[in-house]
Amino acid sequence: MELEKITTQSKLPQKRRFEDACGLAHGLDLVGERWALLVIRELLLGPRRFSDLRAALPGLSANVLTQRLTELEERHIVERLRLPPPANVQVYGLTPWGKEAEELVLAMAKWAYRSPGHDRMLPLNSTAMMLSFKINLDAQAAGDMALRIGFLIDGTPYRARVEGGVFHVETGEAVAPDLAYEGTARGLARRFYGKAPLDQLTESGMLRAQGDAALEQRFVALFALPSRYEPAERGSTPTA
Amino acid sequence: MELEKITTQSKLPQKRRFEDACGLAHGLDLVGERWALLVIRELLLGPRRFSDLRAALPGLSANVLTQRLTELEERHIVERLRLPPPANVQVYGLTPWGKEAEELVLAMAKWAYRSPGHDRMLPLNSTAMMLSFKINLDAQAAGDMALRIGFLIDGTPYRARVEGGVFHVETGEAVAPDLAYEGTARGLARRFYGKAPLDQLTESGMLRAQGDAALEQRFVALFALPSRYEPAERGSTPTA
DNA sequence: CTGTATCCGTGTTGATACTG
DNA sequence: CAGTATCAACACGGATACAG
Repeated sequence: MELEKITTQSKLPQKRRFEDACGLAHGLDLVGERWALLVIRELLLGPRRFSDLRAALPGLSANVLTQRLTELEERHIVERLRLPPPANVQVYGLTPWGKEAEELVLAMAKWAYRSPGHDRMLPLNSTAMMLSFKINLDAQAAGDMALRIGFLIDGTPYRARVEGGVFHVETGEAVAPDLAYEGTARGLARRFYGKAPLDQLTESGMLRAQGDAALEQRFVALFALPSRYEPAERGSTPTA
Repeated sequence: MELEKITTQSKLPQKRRFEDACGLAHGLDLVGERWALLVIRELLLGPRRFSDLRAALPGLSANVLTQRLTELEERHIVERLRLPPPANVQVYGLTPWGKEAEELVLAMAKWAYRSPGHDRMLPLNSTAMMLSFKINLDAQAAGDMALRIGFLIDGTPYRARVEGGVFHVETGEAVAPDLAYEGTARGLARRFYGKAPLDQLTESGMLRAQGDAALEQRFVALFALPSRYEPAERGSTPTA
């Protein structure tokens, strides 16, 4: 016997939601879909084009990206912008509130860095690397140090500064920086988190730097990955 | 007999991962699955039993809960504990590192509270309500106020304190609290975020309070929901 | 060149029923 | 109470075709 399509549904397919006033549940309704937070991450440092996003997120297919961008736009997290001529291209950027998601993104990344299962030597893209500086700057060590840094990573320019123990960064050319780096995200990771000597990285073509060498060393010393969580041995000794 | 079980699967189905050293991507590998963060939220205030979790998260089915708990345990976020006799039941709790996910959970909730689409009057469970106090306490207003508060919400006891501009809370009975509340999560929401008069809520059976009435009022005044983000008008909105 | 829509194989998620 | 088994529905990712 055939069953007829029961269309009790009102109209919209009514996306699956957590029906809950809890902020967390609503947050998951907003950005809980696969890839959503990674798309937001890619936009945190400045607007990007569709194809930039695809290139930055291999594994994310075009149709899914379209869907995520549409959803994020409907939710007022992302907005579609058209750059004025002569560029005249469409880009996606974060709304002011969308930018506030940075805290959330950094909090998750910071937490996950301590995961026992985190493989720190996987490939990394330039946005992820730049954001990692925000997380891993040692504010104590930075003290009142203030400097401007330019980066050209995998072809993308970033201007950054350290000020008041905080690392700021956005896409764009730096003007008269104190230090300038050029190379790959992986090269940066080796330098800042692996503490590899700069000349070794330069030899292998991964990273070049301009500026005072002593300053560069002091700058590198400001960053360190958080310690990893060591799970206790499971000895069936639970605390009451 | 119809079709035989084809077991072509090699061994581990190799869970879909974001192959990326980015902390965020790894975080999403850890807790990006649907319901994972909500399970963690439910454990933030203390260990819970399987059936407590099911009751707290209507809509989450048993098999999915089992799967999430197993994954979270493998990832050293959750641990399975057996309470000593006479209780002698199994409970799930967060590991020390798992507890550190609180920052992430609160960051997401805090951000989402400002969503234009957030319906603040949806049902709320007691954990979500208690955590909201952490987010929405006005540290300025609290100043150096210090007090202990007991709650009995939908049958679950919580002990809380305000100290140094921070709200602390965990499951358990409070000893000699300055204030004590008893009622529903919704009643608390009405009192603290809707600023409904206490006696009105008491009449309707949603919330009772014990302690100095003036103190209670001062306490309530410490909390407020963040302002909502107002999207700018779009000149030409393609999709309404 | 920059996206967008559609089809399709596959894996993930969710609801019900059931077992220790 | 604490989960497993089964199956249906959906989301994802890839390919491809299409529109501005």
